[in-house]
Amino acid sequence: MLQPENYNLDYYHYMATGEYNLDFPVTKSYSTCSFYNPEEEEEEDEANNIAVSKNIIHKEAERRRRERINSHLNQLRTLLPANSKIDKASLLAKVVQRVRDLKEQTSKIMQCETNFPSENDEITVLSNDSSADGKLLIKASICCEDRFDLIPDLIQTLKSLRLSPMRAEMVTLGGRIRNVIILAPDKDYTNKSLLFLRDALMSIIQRSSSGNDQRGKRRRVLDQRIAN
Amino acid sequence: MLQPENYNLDYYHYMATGEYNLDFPVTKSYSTCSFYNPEEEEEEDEANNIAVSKNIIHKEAERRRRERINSHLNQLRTLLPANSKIDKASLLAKVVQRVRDLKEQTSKIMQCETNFPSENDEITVLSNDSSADGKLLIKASICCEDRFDLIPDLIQTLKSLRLSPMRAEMVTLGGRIRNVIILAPDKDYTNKSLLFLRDALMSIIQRSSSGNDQRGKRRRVLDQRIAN
DNA sequence: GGTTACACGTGACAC
DNA sequence: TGTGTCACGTGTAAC
Repeated sequence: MLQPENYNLDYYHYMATGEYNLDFPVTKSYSTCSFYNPEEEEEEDEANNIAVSKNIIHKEAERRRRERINSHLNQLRTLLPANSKIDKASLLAKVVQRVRDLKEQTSKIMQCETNFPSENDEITVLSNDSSADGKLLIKASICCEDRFDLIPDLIQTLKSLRLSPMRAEMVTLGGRIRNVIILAPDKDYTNKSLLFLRDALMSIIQRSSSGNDQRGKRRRVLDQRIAN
Repeated sequence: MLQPENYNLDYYHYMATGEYNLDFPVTKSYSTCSFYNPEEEEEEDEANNIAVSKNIIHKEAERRRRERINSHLNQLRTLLPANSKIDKASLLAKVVQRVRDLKEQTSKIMQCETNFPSENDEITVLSNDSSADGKLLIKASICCEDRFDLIPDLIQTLKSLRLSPMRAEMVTLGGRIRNVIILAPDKDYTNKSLLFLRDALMSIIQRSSSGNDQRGKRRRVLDQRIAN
């Protein structure tokens, strides 16, 4: 019979070793304070055994759960910059911050996706209103299948139209390319130049689409732009 | 005096309300099983009060700790794709995987850093040996301060040298630019063409370095390349 | 019923 | 000393 005096000793031993050979948990210990009743001992022991074995199962399940959680926590510890000995809450706070930072970084990259070449061939040609500052600029964008001689083709086309590229952005992805070019026209610029440019770019696209055998020879490269 | 019979009731009430108005924890409950001793009651109550207040402090500290941890856990839940109702272990497993993925993605981006423009002006000019397949190509690389008319300048320079760009990669970062251009020379190519090209590129760099007033006008853009 | 996950109070340990 | 963190066993609810 468990005596109140040795409770602590037994409890400590129980806590230290994990052995469950006495009538814990507390609910059972309380029943030891009631009067001794011989004819109830057997069924009581039976109930004890059931309860004890249940508690063992429960206890070990909970231990496994703790181990699972702590295992992941330790994995997170190794993923963070070397301060491996911080408490759980601070660790999780750092993880939250890290995931937020990485997500922001990723979204920053992804927001440039509008400049990635799309699946559809596209041409945009637009010019600013030169009446304001008198400096006319044309922004031309072409998105099409890539081919190894597309850039020289494009340059030759622009030269024949007397359009000087002031700035160019090239993004190639998955065998397709998007070029955005800022052009400065010569003095003999007319309103029809935009239409000529548009037609010329369309013919470039057609040359890319028809020459399927030359497609995809260029190394697939992803050019991403991140605004500072 | 706490009776064994109402232990569960009281305990449940205690668990449900968090009120700590009876002599819990278990160690104290055990002492209620010992013989009643009037002259010890006062100091025992004193000890009880101290122990109870200590336990209250301890209990609430632990509660705050749990709340802190669970708060961060819930923050992590909101950061993951909408499955907000998963258990802690699975949540942490997903977080581990997510951090790993994002780290890998970041390192993938960072490994392209060798193509970022460096702090120092650089020129490399090299050609393949055309004796193998008879097709001569020149790879020219220039890294310098960026300026808004550098691309037209470069194109004009290459045109005057009768070098046709077959392919170009442009990376601009922090006001500096690196251009890598694959060039196809005309028939009248001589061994001196490489030296001419090198000198021409150097003069371009000097024009960029001297014209400090025009520096940095171009929007700072980071073009990153990720090989598939 | 069995299993699973969770919150809780508690003893132990560290600083 | 206390103040904070941890692992543990347990009661409870959901499925």
